[in-house]
Amino acid sequence: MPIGLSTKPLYEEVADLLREKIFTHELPPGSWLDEKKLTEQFGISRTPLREAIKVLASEGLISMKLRRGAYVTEVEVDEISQIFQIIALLEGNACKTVAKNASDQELELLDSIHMKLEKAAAERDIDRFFEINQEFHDKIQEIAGNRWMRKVISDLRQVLKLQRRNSLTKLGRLEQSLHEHRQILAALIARKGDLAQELMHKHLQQGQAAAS
Amino acid sequence: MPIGLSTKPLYEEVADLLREKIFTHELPPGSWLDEKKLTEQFGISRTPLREAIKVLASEGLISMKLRRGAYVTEVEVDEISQIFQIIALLEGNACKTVAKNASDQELELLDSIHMKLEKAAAERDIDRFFEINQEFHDKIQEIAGNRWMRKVISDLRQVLKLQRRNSLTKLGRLEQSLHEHRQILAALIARKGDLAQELMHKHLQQGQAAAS
DNA sequence: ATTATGAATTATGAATTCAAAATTGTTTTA
DNA sequence: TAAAACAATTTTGAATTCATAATTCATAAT
Repeated sequence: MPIGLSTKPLYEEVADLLREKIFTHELPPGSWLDEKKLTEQFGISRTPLREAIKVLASEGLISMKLRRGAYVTEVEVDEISQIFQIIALLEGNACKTVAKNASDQELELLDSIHMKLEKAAAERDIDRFFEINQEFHDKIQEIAGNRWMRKVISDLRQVLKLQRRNSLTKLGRLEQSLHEHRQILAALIARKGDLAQELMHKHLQQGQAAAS
Repeated sequence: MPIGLSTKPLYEEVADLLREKIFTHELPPGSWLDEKKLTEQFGISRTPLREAIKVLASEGLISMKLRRGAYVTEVEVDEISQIFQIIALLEGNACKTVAKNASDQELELLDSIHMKLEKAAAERDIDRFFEINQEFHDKIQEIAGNRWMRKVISDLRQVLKLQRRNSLTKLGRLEQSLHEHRQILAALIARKGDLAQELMHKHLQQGQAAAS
């Protein structure tokens, strides 16, 4: 890649790094961010770091106390379910839109993603299942075509990732999740918008703390 | 006020000032932010200004181009309706929650707010109508009690404010809006959750570009 | 006359410096 | 010994400085 071309501003790179540290719990919820330590780790100055911190704060991943600094947000258990409620509403609605407006090609694409999901499940490849699962949901959003809805959902999903409770690793839930996806896809292909909406809504309400 | 106590960080003050300039169209959509000019206007350095800019960018009010600077986001017409769609979904859902869970006192509070709204309408006080209208919607959110939903809605409402098309000033729409509020309130008091949800949803879908 | 090239200027991105508040550690006193 | 007061240190908030990319303007060439 030609240097200096299409490169991201430093504060965005730093924001990405910070998110990673937060999601891996290298920076666990509640922990304070040591600016000096972080600048040394990243090999940068405090300016882009502080800009990145403000961005994450606005996303809700980080909280700030005046003259005290920034710490990783601690999400209450009931807030998790509140967030799931929002996502369930929005993704449910997206499903309705997809059932109504998607082209046949787009539905086929969803189908192909789902097949990959089946494959990952059959191989008990949890990480890949997670990945494809995400891709399936993303694609629905993309087809639905509401740019702002996508942003809202992706921001909220980020916050969910603060709490690592990957109960999808329980095999039972994985099978269940897969089954629900199958039903959703079937409803979409059958162009049954209301059903697809309801199924997706239930899928996500069910998946509380399952990140699926 | 005791100086140095309970004071906001500078970048937040600046963010507020910027939002104001944006909503009043002193900084119209598409216009570039001149950092030097703004720091001189505000009497501050570039550091807190740039932090504020990043926050607004993360909220969607501002867009940034690498090495080119920041400009006020231009929202497409179809994006406006997409945003309304999201708000309609969420506020509709909030109504359902309120109908189910609100205390009688809370419903009375809503009723009292609505009476103020009727009064403002009778007096043809458009500004006040806007204000109370906002209060009514806010209170429903507050009672529904989903902290993250409130943040999502308030962020999206901000973006809507980028386009000043106060079609509520058309008296017809104001009366219509008031009528819809009446119905919503009645449904809430009657604890008819599904009806309240549907009415609020329609109210907001109708109010496209009416900011009501 | 219009376009292209290159120097000068300006604006952005990032590091550094400075000021002040908060924390820590020590000493003093009850 | 425990608590309070004070100094030293650390850390945050904000201004300034520095480096470099983008823009502007002038000049030259076709």
